[in-house]
Amino acid sequence: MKPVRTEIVVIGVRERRTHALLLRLPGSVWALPGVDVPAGTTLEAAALSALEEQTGIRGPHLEQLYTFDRDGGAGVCVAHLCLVALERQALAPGPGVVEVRWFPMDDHPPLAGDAAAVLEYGRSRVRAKAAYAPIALQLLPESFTLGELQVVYEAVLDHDLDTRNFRRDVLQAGIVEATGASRADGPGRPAGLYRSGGGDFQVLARERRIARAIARAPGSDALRR
Amino acid sequence: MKPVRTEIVVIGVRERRTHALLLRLPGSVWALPGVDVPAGTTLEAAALSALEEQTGIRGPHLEQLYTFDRDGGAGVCVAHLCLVALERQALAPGPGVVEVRWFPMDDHPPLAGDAAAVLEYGRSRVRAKAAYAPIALQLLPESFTLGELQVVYEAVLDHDLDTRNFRRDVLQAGIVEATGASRADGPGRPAGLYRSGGGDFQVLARERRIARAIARAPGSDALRR
DNA sequence: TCAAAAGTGTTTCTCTTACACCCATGT
DNA sequence: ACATGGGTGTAAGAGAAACACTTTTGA
Repeated sequence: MKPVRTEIVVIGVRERRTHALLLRLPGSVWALPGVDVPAGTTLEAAALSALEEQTGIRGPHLEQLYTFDRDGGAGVCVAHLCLVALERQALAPGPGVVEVRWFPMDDHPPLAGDAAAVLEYGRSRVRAKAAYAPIALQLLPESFTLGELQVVYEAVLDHDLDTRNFRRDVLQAGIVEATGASRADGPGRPAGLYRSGGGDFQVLARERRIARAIARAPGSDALRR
Repeated sequence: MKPVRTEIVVIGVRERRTHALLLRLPGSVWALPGVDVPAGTTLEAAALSALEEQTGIRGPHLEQLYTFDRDGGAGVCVAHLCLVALERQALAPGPGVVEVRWFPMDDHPPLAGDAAAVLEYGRSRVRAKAAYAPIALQLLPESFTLGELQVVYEAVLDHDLDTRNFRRDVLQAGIVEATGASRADGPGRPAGLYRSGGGDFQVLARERRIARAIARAPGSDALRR
């Protein structure tokens, strides 16, 4: 018998950079959202309810990341990954939570325990998944421009992509489809709006160019042991 | 507080097929090696010692696979993956273990609980890793022929590879290096022996052909949620 | 009229694939 | 001598990468 904890790495993109959601408890340094999992509760259920109570984020898709030993085997912590459309999330610090904030992934305050390692693991996973799963769609609201989609990829991969190649690829793959509407905010030609197209991402060999970007990206070794 | 268990999917290759190591306890059906992890013991340490005690396999490299809920959240089970050079492993059923045996991965007896799902998860992971990590080297003894290496890949990927392309790729990548020695067993020209070359596997884009084979392979969706 | 973002095709080159025969040994 | 596995190169096609200008709007 051991204490089983779960923590959640919540990732979003803002201003061309990936951000992580952190929270501060009274008298404590910054930490990841998380909770001890009671017996009789599943890991995912515990993670979802902790996330909602502590940060106000409801019903996202969670993916299990890794299970870490804590305190030399005294307990374990099951880390989860959660991708959200940052701009659309209203944050609501729960009872006992002093503050909830987004921090740029590589410019965050000191974290409690091994949380920094957990965070980095989450970032590596997102990068690796970008090659074969349409993760960027989880990081954007329901409708978005192709420019926004590209920015999300560039932030996640930390690598610039060629606009023409990118547009051709995502359209040919059927990853996105035009809604017909368009949006003008600020100067510049209004951009067409798109939504998830349900196209099979991995069918398109073209996206291997993103796999290459990943291979070149820093920190990609973490998942490749 | 919950019971934390660990189980190990041990995989090897024999006769051109992937095999898994299973064991039988008295009055029980076949199951994966595993143990309840005592407080104060790390997951990996518990898994390693259970593996040695129950099957006689010592000191292999373990990789964490996934953490499963057990009995609706009553406990958790942290699955590990272990790749071994099957032919070189002497099996020694530990105290209380009736039998330890290798079974072809897709022709195994009924298993206790969710072990079949855990096993399948392990197989998917091996396949996925084959694209970017030299896993085949773990599945072979220290020195081996290129023919043996190719057979291992074909078994793992469940897909035939072109001999000339395969040899060119692994040699160019520096994955293996010739020992200079050669080996003649049975009829046929003696094969040169190779050892791990420490070459950076992922540097070589060529190995994408294996990534494709994976994409075509059955069951590859499991890891792509 | 200018600044700012959106949108659009083609060419070159590299990588992938497919493919067939001779070599060295054991029986 | 024959059966068995080891070992070798090339050519054609597909995919990836690099590349610059026109369009439409707000200020």
